[in-house]
This record gives sequence, C-alpha cells and structure tokens, in this order.
Amino acid sequence: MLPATTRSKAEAKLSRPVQVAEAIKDWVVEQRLQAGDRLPGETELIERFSMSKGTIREAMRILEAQGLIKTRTGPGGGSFVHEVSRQRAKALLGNYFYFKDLTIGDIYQLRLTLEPELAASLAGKLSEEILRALEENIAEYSEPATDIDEERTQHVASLRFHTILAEQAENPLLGFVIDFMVNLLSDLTVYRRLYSPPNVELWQQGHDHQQALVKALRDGDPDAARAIMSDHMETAWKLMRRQEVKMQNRFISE
Amino acid sequence: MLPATTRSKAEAKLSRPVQVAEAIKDWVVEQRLQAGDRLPGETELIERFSMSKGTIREAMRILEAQGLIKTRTGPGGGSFVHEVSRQRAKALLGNYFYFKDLTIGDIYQLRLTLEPELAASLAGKLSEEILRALEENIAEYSEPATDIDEERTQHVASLRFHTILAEQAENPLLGFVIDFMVNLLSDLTVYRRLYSPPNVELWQQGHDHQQALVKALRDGDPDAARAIMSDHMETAWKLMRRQEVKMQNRFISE
DNA sequence: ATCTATTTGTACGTATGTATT
DNA sequence: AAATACATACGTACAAATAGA
Repeated sequence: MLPATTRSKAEAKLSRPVQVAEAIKDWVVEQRLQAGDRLPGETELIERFSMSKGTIREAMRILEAQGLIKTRTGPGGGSFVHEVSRQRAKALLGNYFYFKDLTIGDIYQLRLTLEPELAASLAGKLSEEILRALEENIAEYSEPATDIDEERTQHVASLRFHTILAEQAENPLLGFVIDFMVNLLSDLTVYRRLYSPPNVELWQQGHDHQQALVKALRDGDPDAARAIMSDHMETAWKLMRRQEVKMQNRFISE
Repeated sequence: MLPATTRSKAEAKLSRPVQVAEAIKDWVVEQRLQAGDRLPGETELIERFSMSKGTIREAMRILEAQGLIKTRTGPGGGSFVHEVSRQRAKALLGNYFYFKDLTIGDIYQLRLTLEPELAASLAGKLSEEILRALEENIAEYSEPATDIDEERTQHVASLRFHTILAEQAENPLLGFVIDFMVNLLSDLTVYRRLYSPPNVELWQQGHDHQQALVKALRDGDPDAARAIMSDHMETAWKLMRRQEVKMQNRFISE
C-alpha cells in the first residue's frame, strides 16, 4: 500500500501557492501521515520552502478547500491532516454538475440499477438499530400529505430513507454515488402542474415498498430486496415524471 | 433555472477567507455570471469586502482549488468564472476515496451494471469519427503482449476504450462515474503472481468483445451492445481477479 | 479568573512578474 | 520597444484565539 502521487503532465506554469500545496501533499504521502496527524507550523513551512507567509497561507487554503486539512489557532494548534468528509466530497462534485444541466431522468437511469444492487447487498447485514431507524423514518410519512408544503417535506423525508441505506453500503463507491444522487434530488425545487393532482395511489405504493423492503432486509433475502427496490425505483420515477419536476442548478453547501 | 446557494447550518465559525469565498460564490450566482465571465479585480474586491489583499487572495485560491475560477496576470487579466473541468472533478473526488480503501471488486460491482447501460444508450448515436477512434484504439492491442511491461501498456490502452465511450455519454452523471472508475483502474499498479501466467484466451475474448461492440454501436443495436458489454465486463473482471491486482491509494493529479 | 505563551489570522506597503497594446 | 494594467510575492507588524499555569 505504498501511496504515491502521480506527477506528470504538460505541467503548465503553476502558481507558487499551488506548487507549494502539491509539494505539501506529496510530503504528507511520503511521511505516511494519517488523518489527525499534525503538519509543520506556518513558520516552519516558511523556512522549509523559503516562501513568504502569504504564499504558504494560500497553499494551506488550497489544501483546506479540498478538504485535506483542518486548521486551528492557539497553542497546540496548527494544521492537521483530515480525511475528506463525504459532505465535502459531495459539495465539490456538485460544483462540477452545477454546469451540466442534469435531468431527473439522468439520475434515475443510475438509481434504477444501482439502488436495487445496494438493497441486495445489504440484506441480512443491517443491525437492528439501523432497521429501526429505517422504520422510524417511514413512520414520518405514514399518512398522505394534505398540502403541497407537507408533501415536499414528506418527499425529502422519504429520500432520507435511501440516504440511510447508502451510508450502510459496504462498497464505498456504491454508497457515495447513491448518496450523492439522493442529495441532488433532495435539493431540487418541485414545481407541480396544477392539473397534476397528488397521486395518492403511487405514493401509497412507495410507502408499502419501503416497508416491504425493511422486512426483506431483516429476513436476509437479497433477491426480494432487489426486486422490491427495483419496483420502488420505478414507482418513484413515475411520481417524479408526473409531477413535472425541474432540476435547478445550485451549489451544494457543506 | 434560477441558481441559488443553500446557505444554512450550524455554521461553525468559518475563517474569513472561506466566508469571502462563499460570498463571492453567491455573488457570482446572483449576477448570473457564466463560465468565462470576469470577476472584479483584486483591488475592487478589497474595497467591496473591506478585506486586506491577503484575505482576498486566500479566498481566490479557495475558489481556484475548487476549479470554479481561473486567474490570469497581465492587462485584461484577472479572475474568470470557469466551468469545473471533468479532470478537476475526478481529482477532487479521488481525494475522498484516497482514504477509503476501495477494492477492485467495489469498482466492478458498478461497472458491471453501468457500462452495459452506457453501451446500450450509445447504440446508433456515435459519429463515424468516434467509431473510427474506437477502432484505432483497439488496434493498439491487436497482438498479445510479449512481456509484462507491454501488457501493462495494453491494459491501460484497453481502458482508454471505455474512457472514449464515457466521454460520449448523453447522461453526464453516467459518463462521469464511468470515467472516474476507469481512471482509478488505469492508475493502479498491477502486481501479478508469478504462477499466474498471462491468460491469452481471456485477453483475446476482451479484444473480440470490443470489436463486436463497435459493430453493434455502428449498427444501432442497443440490445446487442448491452449484451456484449455485459460479457466484456465479466471477462475483464475475471482477468483482474486472476492477476491478483491490488489497489494502491494515491492522489489523482490534474 | 487572569495572565501568558503559542500559533494562526489579518493588514498593509512595496517590489516584482507577466502579458497585452 | 515601451507603457500599462493586472496579478504575484515578500516582510513586517499587530490582532485574535486557545490551552495551560
């Protein structure tokens, strides 16, 4: 597991702060520093790199923006290696898609195949605590919403169900991608056409799916879990389409 | 399409540079600035925010690190809104997974379902130019490798095939995720057990798959494309497993 | 509760670098 | 080639935060 940095490229002139930031990154990897380990203080870095204070500070801000370090003032303070948080990663990736005009369909094309896969892989592997959390979450929307505001709240809550599952994924990649997509969906503003009334039947189906899914997960039945999630995704997708939902570009905050 | 920033939170004390960076981000969104548009110069930002030059500069480095702006010197220079590049997004996301110990199996769990989906969605939609590029790429590894070095080169080249497809995806999310995974695979170092000789048969299968896939794509046959890609992924996965490949944590460079 | 030492955070003046016209 | 309009870099001084005595 010898980590290293891929340095190569046409390597167009990089500004000093960026160079320093890269050098520090490399140094951290070389030293096998782990999350929580302390980096040299400002003054030491100034000497080590023969750079001015401002330049060093700009470099640190770069690393901080990438979520790789955290900095504290005071005695015993300084900069510390920090594991990039999932929230930070989602925010940074969100910046990329800000410019990309994703459609709801784009998201569902992935959810439709990935969420059933996740559900199957979690069957029989969740603690009773998590299963309870899922059930409590479902309880939050056990009754159909009466107004459009409540409906939106329920919609977000029902998405939370999927976030909980994503957080339990053994496959970090699968978990992250699903979490990210659910995040995008939670963030979007819903416009419903006036002539498209809330579809209680579809809503009820979704609710029942989630309950059945928890049972399959508890029973350790991966095939059932996959099948139910598959149906659930189809239902959710139908609901979204009916409601004429529009994506809205925004930056994800941390 | 009214973009906006979700500002809320416990909002723990943020450093000034971070606050300024966020404020500038919001301002850019409010002003509906597009990629390429110019931001106010340093001196103007200093006045606008009543901050020192250093603070403003640190803020700009943050935005730059996130890939949201580019800065040029000289007359007519300054900072400009910049669409986050795919390469930058991959690098930033890579930092997140640096701490996560992904396995090859994790990646293939996603490739196995996503790549066939991509292949199907591209059937009949690729220009002759792209189809040619794919064929030329395949030609780079039409003969079995003779030594382990050449084999690695061919391995990377055959992954390049998938990158080309990912870049053509109509679904930006699907394209990005696949591109990112292929990037991870290209970056990893391959250790082969001595008693595991190169499997020419499997390699040949992979090669044939790719040729058949190009034909299906040209013919506009989505079902065939999906089926072939599905087989191809199984083959690739078998090859990787046989070769006892190990992931190595590293930072992706830009 | 206060002081003190440590370490980052902010300010500002000046000089240098760089690309356009 | 020179002037111009920008960012880039440096150094110092001082302010703020925090932990510990």
